[in-house]
This record gives sequence, structure tokens and C-alpha cells, in this order.
Amino acid sequence: MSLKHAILVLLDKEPRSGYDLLKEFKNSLGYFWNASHQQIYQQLKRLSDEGLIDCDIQQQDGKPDKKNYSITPYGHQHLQEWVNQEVKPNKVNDALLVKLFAGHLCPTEHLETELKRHQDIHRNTLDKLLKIEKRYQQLSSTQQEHYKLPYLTLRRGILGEQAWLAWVDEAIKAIKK
Amino acid sequence: MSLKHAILVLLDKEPRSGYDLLKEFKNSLGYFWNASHQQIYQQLKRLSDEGLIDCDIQQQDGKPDKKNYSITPYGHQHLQEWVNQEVKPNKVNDALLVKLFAGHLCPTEHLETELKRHQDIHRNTLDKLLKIEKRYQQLSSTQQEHYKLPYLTLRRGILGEQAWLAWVDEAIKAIKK
DNA sequence: TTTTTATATGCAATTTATTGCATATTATTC
DNA sequence: GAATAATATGCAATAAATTGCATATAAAAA
Repeated sequence: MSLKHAILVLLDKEPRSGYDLLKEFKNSLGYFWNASHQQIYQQLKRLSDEGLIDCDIQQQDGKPDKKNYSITPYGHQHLQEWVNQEVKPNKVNDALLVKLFAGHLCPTEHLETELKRHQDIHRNTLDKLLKIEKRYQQLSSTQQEHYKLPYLTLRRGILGEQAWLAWVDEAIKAIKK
Repeated sequence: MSLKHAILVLLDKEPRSGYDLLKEFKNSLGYFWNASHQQIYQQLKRLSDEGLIDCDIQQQDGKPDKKNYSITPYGHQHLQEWVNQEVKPNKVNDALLVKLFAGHLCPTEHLETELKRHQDIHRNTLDKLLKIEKRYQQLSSTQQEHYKLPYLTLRRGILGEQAWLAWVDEAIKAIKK
């Protein structure tokens, strides 16, 4: 529902292509928004049809054409209205926990391997987030003030991943017993 | 994708109606799985068509008929196979963070109210989970052993909510400055 | 006494997301 | 020299989720 708004926020900061958005989600904002390339390109088309964004086609030598999207005044207004409304709390759907819940149906070793596999992924994510945090902390206090809100979202990512890792330690110990 | 498996796990423990599943998700398992009644009834129909579950219609005096679903041997096998496969890590999509990220487009007061509103919801969830944990801790150690895996999923809920609440404290303080 | 909550289910339409396929170039790695 | 990754986009089919509507009774609260 708010892939739409996630895209609008980014385009509101500066114009981007679909591929740029994809990279942004994958490399930096993945701790609060994720989308596949199909989803992004489809959504960009719809937003364009609705007049919320404009498209400017840039030819590049060799590489395929790049479509640079920018937000329209109408799109900006739409985003602003959305920000001022209430947001529903996220609903949680965690397949790994469904699996654990049904863990009696598989060997303990499998559970352990699986938890450790996920642990690796979460450790990598946390590392990446901590590096971004370090860069933030090296900014001047004026700059820090400027990026205050995005930084708060980053903090959510960090605290969330740390809690997840604390949990998985507990879980791995418990299933071994 | 694994609403299917969430339902199968529950029916594997004991037969239930769609309404029972809905209540279970809402009242106890909501920290790892959520689904609307439409989703559940649709899914039950599909699972039934696929032969993964059976349906037994119970007439009740006064109240509407109750459809009691139970897992078939084929469904059990299907579940077991799923549990033994790898599960993809959950993708995160958090609309509240998108909003915070775009928080410069609305008054600070709105952000604060919104964060506090979500804080309330998360506090309630945590309270509920801690009560469930208390009940678990009062069980005999044999019983505790028996519910070990579901308890681990509960712990995930608790640690997750606590981390969320720690974050929101930080966030509220930061936006006020 | 009226309204709300809980019980119990469902259809139909729309919106979103996923999966699979498809193309074309450049740069890098093996 | 061949294979893979990165850049850059898209269509079409299917699957899943959401939204809106619909029904019917009983119990409890206002």
C-alpha cells in the first residue's frame, strides 16, 4: 500500500530512475522498505499515469535508456497529505517463526542450521547499518540535525537487528538442550 | 505465501474452524502471524480443494453452522516437507518509518502523536505477551519442555516489542529537541 | 430498549505482489 | 575466451491480500 509513498518520498528528495530506487532499497533503505524491480517499474508507471510523477527519458551510449522520474507538485501534495494521516501499525508475518512453531516435525539439526543461516544474514544487515551510522556520526552537528529523521529510522533498523540477534542466541542455546 | 503453513501447523495440533483460527491469530499468535477473516476462509477453501485438509460441518443450535477443519495425512506430509525446507528471511516494509523519513513534511506534533499512538499499541501487545510468558513459567518443567519451541517464538515477540519500545523512547526524545 | 460485541461464514471486485520470461550492453572475474 | 555481474527496463500470468458488501443469532452492555 505504501510502496507508492516510499517511492514518492525518495523522488521528493531528488529525481531518480527505477533502477536507482531499486538500489536504494537494496543498499540503504532495506531495513524499512523492500521491493522487487517488477514492483517498482509497475508502480512508477501507475504513479506516472496518475500524474504524481513525471518521466524524463535520458539516452545513454551503450547502456539502455534511463528513465528519470521526478515528483510533480500534485505528487508532492499527495505525499504531504499522506504524511499527515494516521498510519496503520505493521502486521507481522514471520515464516521462520511458523517453522519454529512446527519445529517438532523436523530434526533439531535442521532448525539449528536454519537459525544460523538467518543469523548470518541478520549479522550482515546489522554490520551494514552500523557502518551507515558511523558515517552519520562523523557529520557536523548541523548535518546531523539535518538528517535527524532518517537517522531515527536507521536507529530502528539497528535496534531491531540487535534484538533479533539477541533472540537467536537465546533460541540456538535453547534448542540444543 | 505461508498463511497456508501457518494454518496447517495449527490444524496439525488440533482441528479448528476458520473462526477459531482467526481468534488464535488475533489473541495469541499475532506476534508472528496475522490474517483477516477473508484471507482465512479463502485459504481454507483452497486447502480443502487441494486435499490438505478435511471439513466437517457441525450444526449448532441458534448460532450459524461451524465448519470444523482437520489436517489430512497428505496435508501433514506437505507441512513436514515445508518445515524441512529453507525459509526466506522476512522482507521488511514499515510504513511508519516511511512516514518518519518524510517527517519534515508535517508538524513535529503530528509525528509525536503518531509515535505515541503506536507506542500504546505496542505496549498493549507486550503486556499481553508477558502475561502469556507468565503462564508458561508456571508450568511444570515437563510441560515447559513440551512447549519449548512455541515459547521461543513467544520470546521473539517479547524481545521484538521491547526493542521497538526502546526505540520509540529514543525517537520521541529526539524529535522533541 | 437499543446498540454493540461475539459468534460464524461467505462472495465479488479490486489492488498488490510474485514468478517467469525477455532483451541488450559493458565491465569484471575465472 | 567464457561466464558472470551490473546496468536498465519491461510484459504477462498467476497468486495473494485488501476492501466492500452481506447474512444471521445470541448475549451483554449502555
